[in-house]
Amino acid sequence: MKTLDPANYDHLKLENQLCFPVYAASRLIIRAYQPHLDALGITYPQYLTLMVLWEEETMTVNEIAHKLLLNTNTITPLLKRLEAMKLVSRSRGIDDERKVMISLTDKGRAMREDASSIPFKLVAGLEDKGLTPSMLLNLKQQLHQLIEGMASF
Amino acid sequence: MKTLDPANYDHLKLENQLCFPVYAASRLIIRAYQPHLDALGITYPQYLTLMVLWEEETMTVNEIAHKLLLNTNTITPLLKRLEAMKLVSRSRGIDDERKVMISLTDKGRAMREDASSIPFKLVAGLEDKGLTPSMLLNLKQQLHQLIEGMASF
DNA sequence: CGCATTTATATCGCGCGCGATAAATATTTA
DNA sequence: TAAATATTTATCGCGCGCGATATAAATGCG
Repeated sequence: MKTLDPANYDHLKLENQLCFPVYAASRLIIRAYQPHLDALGITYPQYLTLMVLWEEETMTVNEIAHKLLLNTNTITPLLKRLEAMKLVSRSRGIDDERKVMISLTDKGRAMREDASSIPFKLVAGLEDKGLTPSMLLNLKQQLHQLIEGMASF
Repeated sequence: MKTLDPANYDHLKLENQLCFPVYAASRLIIRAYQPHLDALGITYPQYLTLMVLWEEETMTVNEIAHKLLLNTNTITPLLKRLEAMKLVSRSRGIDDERKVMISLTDKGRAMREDASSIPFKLVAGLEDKGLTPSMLLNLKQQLHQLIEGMASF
């Protein structure tokens, strides 16, 4: 029995944490997306934002932020950059002047076609590394459970 | 069978992605750590860096970056901030002048004591949300597999 | 030895991510 | 209706995270 430490700090070791693997995996996945997104000229958070809009073409800033579990002050400048790239348009709500409606432009809508092959490429890359689709599905479901539990914090 | 879309873009839906849950979970976990780390006056990446040094008191910038799967240009300024807080010290390597040795100070070493209760509090909070320790362990192991596969990209 | 190459760290610029705060509009309530 | 409150978005500052680049020290090689 090793007693190098007066107290037992094993629970503070990086390898025993859940937080670090999630954090590291997130960055590694974003890195894997990078070359594909570079080809489209967008960043990973911008890609996620477009995915939201590809499902529903017009949404408020708040609704997008809620879907992505982000604060509005994070996506406000992001949406302005997407607007500068002519991928979305911004307009004040008619019924409620406080709301800002974000809509896909034709260009933003067209980008879905270019992006549609990306997930397949990523999954194929992971399969080459020995990660089966069923394993990824399992992981996804467990993460959804974790998010469900944590989003209510 | 719904055919609202000419092509099938289901694989581009947020809920069908693995990338988004990992990304969201990472941020939610960091948010959960926030109040505990605020009490110590450090950020989440700084906390991870200290965890590495709590396991091995002196390491080079490169070794720390490698452990955290980060680039050195990310942690160089981070380490300078830790130095400004008197939590670590920086000194050039004797054998190799290019290397910068990062060492824990007494203050940095002492902070482990204050931090040691954090993981327990977090796990307890998750248990209250219905997430069992065995589920978290399972998730951690799966993430390690994913990281193993992706780190070689 | 002299010079090219590699390695280790640092610098710079940009886009998040978020706490704190502000400003404008809408809603509630006295 | 007038004032207080709430909602929605925007602004600001700071710390990452990383690609591109720079600088200095070490290594390799003719």
